[in-house]
Amino acid sequence: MQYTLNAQDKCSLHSALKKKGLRPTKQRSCVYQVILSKRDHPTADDILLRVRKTLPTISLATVYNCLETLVECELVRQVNLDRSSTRFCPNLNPHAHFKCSVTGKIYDLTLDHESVKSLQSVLPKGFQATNFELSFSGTANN
Amino acid sequence: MQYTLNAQDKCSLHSALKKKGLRPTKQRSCVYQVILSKRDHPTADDILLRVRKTLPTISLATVYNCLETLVECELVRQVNLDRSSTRFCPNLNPHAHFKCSVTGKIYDLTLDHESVKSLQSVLPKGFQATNFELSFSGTANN
DNA sequence: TCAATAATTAGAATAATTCTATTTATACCT
DNA sequence: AGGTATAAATAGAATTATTCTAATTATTGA
Repeated sequence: MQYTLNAQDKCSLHSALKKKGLRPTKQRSCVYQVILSKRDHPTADDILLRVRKTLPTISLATVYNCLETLVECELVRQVNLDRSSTRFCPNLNPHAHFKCSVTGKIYDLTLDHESVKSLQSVLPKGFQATNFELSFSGTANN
Repeated sequence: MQYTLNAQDKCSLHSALKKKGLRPTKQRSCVYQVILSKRDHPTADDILLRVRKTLPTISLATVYNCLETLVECELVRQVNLDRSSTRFCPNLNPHAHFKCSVTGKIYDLTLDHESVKSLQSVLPKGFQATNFELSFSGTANN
């Protein structure tokens, strides 16, 4: 498998970078492509291994830098479940996470408009949320 | 301020420990007392400093051990917001957390029965949650 | 009181992430 | 295209949070 962005993804990456005055680089493209192509919530280390198939000399620091940039550009979201390594996710729609304690697998749970509204309703007067994270752990028998 | 448990808290600590076949120690008491007396979601390091006012020679490893025990006994809950140090919280009722991005202050947001139910409703068939974490970040103008 | 075992301790080890200083790449100007 | 300013990538050191290890101390139950 080669990690090359398709035209559309390339375009959204470049325009998001430009909006922030940042430069497109092959490292950023490749990290983005890796995250898009296997939506399994990889850690920075996972991503390093996958990116190295295309860019064998990329360093872990660069992977961290690229990830930070992609998060800043709102192309990728950071997911912190328990204390383990930060994971990354290209799903930009409102969603929760579910971690199966048996398999370790992480699922995205789509949140419809209703659910998002009822989440917001737990905020008391005067609390303005710019972000939320909802995660579950338990067993998923699929 | 002296960190001494009142009779009731001491009793619940001792019975919770006994249930798990664990021994009561002054370190465990003191760590528990510290968490109960200032409900501000301290980190292990914060707790170390406070406990040392009463037990000046306690080590950080012991604080971690005690915290692990208290969490196991379900007397204290562990809170992971973003990537920073784990925080500890004696509020055992279902609640969410809100971190003010201006002041850094963390608030407990009580979840009524309705809210908990609507949270659970995002789980698809076959997903059984044993735990959830809901956290917000933004601004709280109190 | 004594032996068995659990808990505490100091310090080393580990894991994840960030920082630093140097090298390389990109973009802008001509 | 060519040269320069600046951003990004790199290797490796440093940092932070946490866990592990081996030795000492405390608690429990006979």
